[in-house]
Amino acid sequence: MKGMAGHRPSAVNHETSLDKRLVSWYETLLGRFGRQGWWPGRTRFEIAVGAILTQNTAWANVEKAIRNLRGAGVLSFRGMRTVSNRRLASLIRPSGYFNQKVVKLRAFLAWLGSRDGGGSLKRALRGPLSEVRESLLGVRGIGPETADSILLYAGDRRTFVVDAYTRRVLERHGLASGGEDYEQVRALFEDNLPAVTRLYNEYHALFVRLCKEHCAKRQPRCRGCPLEADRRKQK
DNA sequence: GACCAGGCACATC
DNA sequence: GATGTGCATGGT
Repeated sequence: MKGMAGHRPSAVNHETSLDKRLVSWYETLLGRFGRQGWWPGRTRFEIAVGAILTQNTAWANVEKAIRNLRGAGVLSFRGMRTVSNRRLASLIRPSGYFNQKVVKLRAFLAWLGSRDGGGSLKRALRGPLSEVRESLLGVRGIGPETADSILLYAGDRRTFVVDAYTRRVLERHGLASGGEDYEQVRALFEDNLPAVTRLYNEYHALFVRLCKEHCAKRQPRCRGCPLEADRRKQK
């Protein structure tokens, strides 16, 4: 995919091709922050639960909910199926939208139980990627970002995660205008990066790290952003 | 007290 | 198809 900003001419006149630039970003971020080893979760199931709980929610609040679930012994497929909705809601309360998220977790559990593997996420996420992805997207409460997070981080499947951080970095560095839909942004990365799962995994994690340290939403620009320095260096 | 945080589903036009 | 709204807690 060439034209990300597509309909609109990009704010940046690329002196380097997109694929080279994206790889350069990666090398810069990796050099600056090192390997992130994502996702922050002990098990595949915990990763998937975290992906649902973090929807429009600060991660620190998700951590509290995860701790509650673990403490109650229900941070597993079997455990979570035995707990009541009321109890589940109280446990995940710190992550916000708890009534909605109970419904979403239930739908996810039902999906997991319907797949081959007896509740094993590793097995549930096997098979042709596009088919598994579509199947996940059919679950109530699982949209593209959540599906891709689960696929990549809980299933080691090669799909690029597009989230608020991904978009923020692209927009601030002139590779997106803000009008692109999810699939367009995903294609930007998947069409211009080597097809390596490990790379997709680290790349998105590095974007999150970058934004948390340099690209606060309140700030109009990223302060001390390593990617800015990298761009100046290229000229 | 306003704003923000690793979305998503649904109603309405 | 685009746009608006509800969902909710906790930190800054």
